[in-house]
Amino acid sequence: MTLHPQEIEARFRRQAVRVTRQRAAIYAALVETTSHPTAEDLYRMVTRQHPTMSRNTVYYTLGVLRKAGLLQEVNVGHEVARFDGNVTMHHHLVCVQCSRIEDVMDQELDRLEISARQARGFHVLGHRVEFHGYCVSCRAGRREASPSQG
Amino acid sequence: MTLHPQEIEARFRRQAVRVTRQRAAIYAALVETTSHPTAEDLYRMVTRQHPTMSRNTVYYTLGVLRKAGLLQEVNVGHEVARFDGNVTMHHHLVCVQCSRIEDVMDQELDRLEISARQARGFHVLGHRVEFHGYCVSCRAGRREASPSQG
DNA sequence: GTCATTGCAAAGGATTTGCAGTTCC
DNA sequence: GGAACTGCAAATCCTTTGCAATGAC
Repeated sequence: MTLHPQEIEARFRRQAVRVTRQRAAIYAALVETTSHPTAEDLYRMVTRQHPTMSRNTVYYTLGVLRKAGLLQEVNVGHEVARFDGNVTMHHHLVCVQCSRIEDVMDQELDRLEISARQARGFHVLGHRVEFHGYCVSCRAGRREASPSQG
Repeated sequence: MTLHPQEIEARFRRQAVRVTRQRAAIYAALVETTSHPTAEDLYRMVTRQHPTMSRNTVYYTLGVLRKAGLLQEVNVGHEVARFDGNVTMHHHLVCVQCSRIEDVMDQELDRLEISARQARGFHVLGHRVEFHGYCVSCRAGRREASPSQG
């Protein structure tokens, strides 16, 4: 998807994100690909047009855009590997604030399937459902918090 | 869940994993918790009983046990952050070999819910289904590969 | 006995932080 | 004008690697 500079600017302003050339370039690169790039990928893509841009700007901008809801991380909670001794199929509740993870056993969820057309040629081995939200403790801490928290 | 040393040893032998005190301790610690610990968490847990154990052993052992199918990583593909400019609800196909990620749009999957009982008090904001498997290119490369690949 | 495993130290890669100069609002 | 952003460098954190000593089979 190609995006007009005006459209990018409009989206930024709607989320009260300051508009700079660098940010627009990073966001444009991200929206124009379906490859789910890493920060480093984006750095490489964007420095073609903006050779002086630093990695710091890329990382900082990605953080700003994420908080503004203009992009998602595909692998939520990717920061550290988390291990599970339960190797049977099950699913997870993940706290977006404290990264607490709880197990969900549910045979309905185990049975989910994907149509051949949707599978895009993947040989699917399994799947997992991840529910994102606030755990009990983090809800408690948010009782009085402002409604728009990221 | 508490596990007898004999049971641990049996599981290891079944998967042709060499039995050492360190491995048994790491595996026991993992199976006996539901907290989905990090490598560092496990290191801390295990060094209480085995003060000389190094982080290397923990990381190496976790790799061995993962390949043997004795544990799972919760956050598959956690190594690097991956970004997505598509902030509408959608799901992913993830290649376990090359980490390629493709989008899956499917309203059935969007509608999944979790019962209050299962939600464990979480305030659920959303969810995502991740299908794991081999993408087209990686399937091609595996045609002649041995059936037991990790 | 042999090869995998362990422990220690150092390296590597991803991300964050500190800070001075610059830019947007 | 002032706060937020940018670029550069250094630091930090997680994880991997190199290597000699040790231990499992």
